[in-house]
This record gives sequence, structure tokens and C-alpha cells, in this order.
Amino acid sequence: MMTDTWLNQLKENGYRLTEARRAVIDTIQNSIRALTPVEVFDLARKKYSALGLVSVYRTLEKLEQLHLIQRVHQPQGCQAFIAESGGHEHMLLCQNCGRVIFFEGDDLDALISSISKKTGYKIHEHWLQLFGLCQSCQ
Amino acid sequence: MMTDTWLNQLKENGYRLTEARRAVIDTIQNSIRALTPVEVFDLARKKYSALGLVSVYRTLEKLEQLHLIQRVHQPQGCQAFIAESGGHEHMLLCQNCGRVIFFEGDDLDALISSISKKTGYKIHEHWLQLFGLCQSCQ
DNA sequence: TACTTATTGAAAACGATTTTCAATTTCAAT
DNA sequence: ATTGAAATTGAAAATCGTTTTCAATAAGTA
Repeated sequence: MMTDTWLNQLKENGYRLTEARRAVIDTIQNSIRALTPVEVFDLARKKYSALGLVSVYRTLEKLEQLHLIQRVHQPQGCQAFIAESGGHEHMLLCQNCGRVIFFEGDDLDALISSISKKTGYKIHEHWLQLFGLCQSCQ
Repeated sequence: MMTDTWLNQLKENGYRLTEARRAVIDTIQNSIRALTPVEVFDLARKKYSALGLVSVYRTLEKLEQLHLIQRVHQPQGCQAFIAESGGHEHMLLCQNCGRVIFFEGDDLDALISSISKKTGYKIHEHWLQLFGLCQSCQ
């Protein structure tokens, strides 16, 4: 299970394995779309009803620090999180159901160095994100 | 002046031209970097000291609806606004001083249609943003 | 099993944004 | 210029999402 990987990562970093954390992790890993803290809370409480919203925030913070999840920026808001894919990847989001697909996009190197030359900027990072409709929502 | 253009846009859409709006518009148009509502407030009050923060929020909302400004997404937050450039352009941001440069990036078409084919998504929109250091901050 | 300490949930605090409201200002019609 | 209707204002209150505080609990080591 992928869940175990995340739990091991927590353990290796000196954190304890608790019911609250298990519930949050399980929820995020089984989601195909980005979830806000409250959405995680509502879903995770079905598995562990004593869960508090505060623990959701605290767990998300740790998972983000460990690069296991990442924040997703969208026109309607930037509070949602999704499991990170390995490697440096970009996201394609369905504007209807929110489903996320990761893709590699490092055909960008040419564009980036051209912009760098034109502007005199040293470019260290880039964000690329695509929005559209997935097959079932078209 | 560009300021007049924006004021005309407001007028054409049935809005009144007030001191508060003039101060906010002037502030945003003279900034080379994205500003948060409070930053706009602090700067604009130097020109019009009776200005209220609420009017800043309300003016930003209208300018965004008219596509005169746009929200800027950054790792450290997504509350800042900057004047829109004409046309469809992307941003290059200095990670030190925040200075923004716009560039055209529609060498992306090939990448996008390739991703569309692979995933089956109909892609309607894309975000590309570059981060680095401008010449004076290197 | 006992003990140390991280983690918990609830409540309070906080910061950013929105709403409410009476007073003011804009601007079109005189 | 003057008037008057309606949009706009700033201040205060309300609201929303997030963070902090704190005493009680649970995890994991000895």
C-alpha cells in the first residue's frame, strides 16, 4: 500500500502514527481530485468520527513539508491539496469534476531559456497547469 | 494616460468615478509588482487619506470583473493583484523584489495538443508562470 | 506495565474578507 | 448653478478560514 509509504515517512521523521493521521492520509490517497481541509475533514470523519478539524490542518502541514502532498491553485481558490506524483510533473484538471492527471512537460526548456535571454532574468522555477474537461465530463 | 482608460471603462459600465477609485487605480497602475489589498490601501492612502480598506476590496473586485487587473498566484500566497497586460500573456516574477514581466508563450500549442491526445481531455485554458531573479536582484 | 512526551480535540484568538447601515458624494436632470 | 435620486462611502459588526492555547489522551520506548 501507498498508505504505508506515507506512514513510514512520518515515522522516519520522528512523528507518531495516530488514528487521526491514518484517516487523513487514507482520505487523500483515495481521492482523484484535490480536497480542501474541510472536505478532508468530512470524508475522514466517516472513518474516524472523533477526528478534529485542527488535526486535519496539522496533518496537511506535515504532509506538505514532507512533499507527500501539494497545494493546488485554481481560479476558484488555492486551498485544496492533492497527493504529489513522483518527479517533476504538471497538472491537468477537469473543470467540471476536478479530476487531476499529472503529465511531464519538460519540452519547456527551450521556451524558458529563450525568455531568460530576452529578459535577463535567471529563471529557477516554473508552473504549468492545464484546465479542461475529462472524457466523462465532455 | 492609462488611468483614463480604466476610468472610462468604469464609466461605460455604469460605475461612478470617485476619489477612492481614482486612488486605487492610480496605485495599481504605478506598481511594477503585484499588490495585496492592504498594500494597495497603504499606498493609496498617501494620495487620498480618507480611503477605507473596504473600498479597496470593492474596487479590486470591479477591476477584476472588467479584466483590468488579475490575481497573481505565488508560493507565498494568492491575494495579490497586478494590472493585466493586453492579450494572452504569461508572467515572469522576480522572487526577490516581485517585479513582473509579461511574455507571450504560445509555443505551448504543440505540447497542449499532445497532452490532449494522450489523456482524452479537451483543454480549454492554461497557466504558465516563471519564477526567478531579475537583473538587479541577481 | 509504567513513563515520557507527542498528539489530540475543544475553545479561544486571530487575520482577512464581507456585510450592514447611515451619511456622503456623484451625476443626470433641471 | 441647484436639486434630487441613487450609487458609493467608511466604520463597525459579522463571518469565514486558519492558528494558537491548553489540559487530557494516546503512542511508543524502556
